[in-house]
Amino acid sequence: MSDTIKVLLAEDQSMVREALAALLGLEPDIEVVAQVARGDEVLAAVREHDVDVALLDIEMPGKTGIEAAAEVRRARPGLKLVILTTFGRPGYLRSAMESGADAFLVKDAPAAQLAEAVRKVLAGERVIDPTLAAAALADGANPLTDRERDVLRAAADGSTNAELAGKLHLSQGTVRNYLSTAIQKLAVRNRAEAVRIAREKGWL
Amino acid sequence: MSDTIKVLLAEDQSMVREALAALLGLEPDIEVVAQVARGDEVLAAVREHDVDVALLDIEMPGKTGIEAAAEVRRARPGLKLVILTTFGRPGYLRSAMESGADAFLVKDAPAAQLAEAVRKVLAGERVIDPTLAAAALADGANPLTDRERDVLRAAADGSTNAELAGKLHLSQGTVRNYLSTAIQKLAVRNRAEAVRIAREKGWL
DNA sequence: GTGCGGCCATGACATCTGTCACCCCATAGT
DNA sequence: ACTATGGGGTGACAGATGTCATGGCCGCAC
Repeated sequence: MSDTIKVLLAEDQSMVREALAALLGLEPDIEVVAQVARGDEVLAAVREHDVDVALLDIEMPGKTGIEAAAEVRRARPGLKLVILTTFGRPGYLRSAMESGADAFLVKDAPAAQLAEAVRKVLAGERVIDPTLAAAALADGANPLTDRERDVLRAAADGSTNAELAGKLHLSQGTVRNYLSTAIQKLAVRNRAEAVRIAREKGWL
Repeated sequence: MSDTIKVLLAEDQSMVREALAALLGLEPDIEVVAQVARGDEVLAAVREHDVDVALLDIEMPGKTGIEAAAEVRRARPGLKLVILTTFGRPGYLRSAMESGADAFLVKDAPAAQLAEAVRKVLAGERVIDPTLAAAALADGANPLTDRERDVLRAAADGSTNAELAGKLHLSQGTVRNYLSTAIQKLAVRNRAEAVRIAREKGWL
């Protein structure tokens, strides 16, 4: 620990990542000491650079920011974790918190909240959008079982039952049963809507 | 026209927008004179502020960056237009060019290209990713008719034929015919795949 | 003015999808 | 021992979906 806050930035879109670095660079007490573009590079980077706070995007190649957060939390329990994402999906917030994140920010929040969140988590606070927190609580937990999620995820690209059965090593009937139960749990009328709703909630 | 290049920034996610502004602010010859968060606010902003270059995101509420570009091109033909987008979809590039854009950048390009592109368009150059240009040419033009696109777009959320027929004031048979021709043109096997492919190409 | 293409529609058909009832098996909880 | 719960499966059925042939209407190009 020194006088400036050392930040790691993980975000796959270079332009956004470097722009965020420029933004944080304007803050006198914050220093971006490392940048990575992939989720699976986060752990190595926090080991190499002496980092106080890791800022993680969720959608990244290699590993999601949430998975990376869980990894870092195990390896460096003291390090603060801020999830920064495009999509304010209730399910994302839930799993981010379960993986040990200290803050959850959406990218359409004012830019000032970013530096503010970095300082707050370092002071031991948690930073969560209250509206999103309410939505996450109202939605309840993910009602889908592991297999239902697998099938739904695989069905997302428009595969037929036969293809799904092949990919997942199941019979066509089983695939249809899983999709049917998922459709009922999500209270929709077909697989396409089920995929859409599950995505929106962050359950996929 | 003065000694610094005056830039308008249109991007709906505040954090990204302000971060990009910070990034451009580091360049001594560039000045961000206006920021908007919606596509339908672009025209008013270029009228109010004396802008040299407009930087437009595509996905925005109100109006897409491409639609906004066409508007601005008509109202202020001399103003340079840079499209900045998350998705390097060939169809996007094509329609951006048709709407009169001078540059097309994807957000996962290096940040240095942003300021560079701003200077280049002002010097009369066009800036286009060569790989993406090749993909756009290889894909050819959008093969879908207006109605096929309408139906496909409406079908994207998982609506049934009956619902589509109601929304579009068509008979169910007609809806099915349009979907069928779209499916054939895109060389896929069902509506879900058709929606996915059309989205990827930027044809929706 | 004779095509051609886009738009709208119908009816018939085969296949795909979603539902339901029912089955087996394993594991975890009471 | 009993009972959920989840995973995996079957067969039957109704309804949704995709295809095809065919027709009419309109506007535009040659």
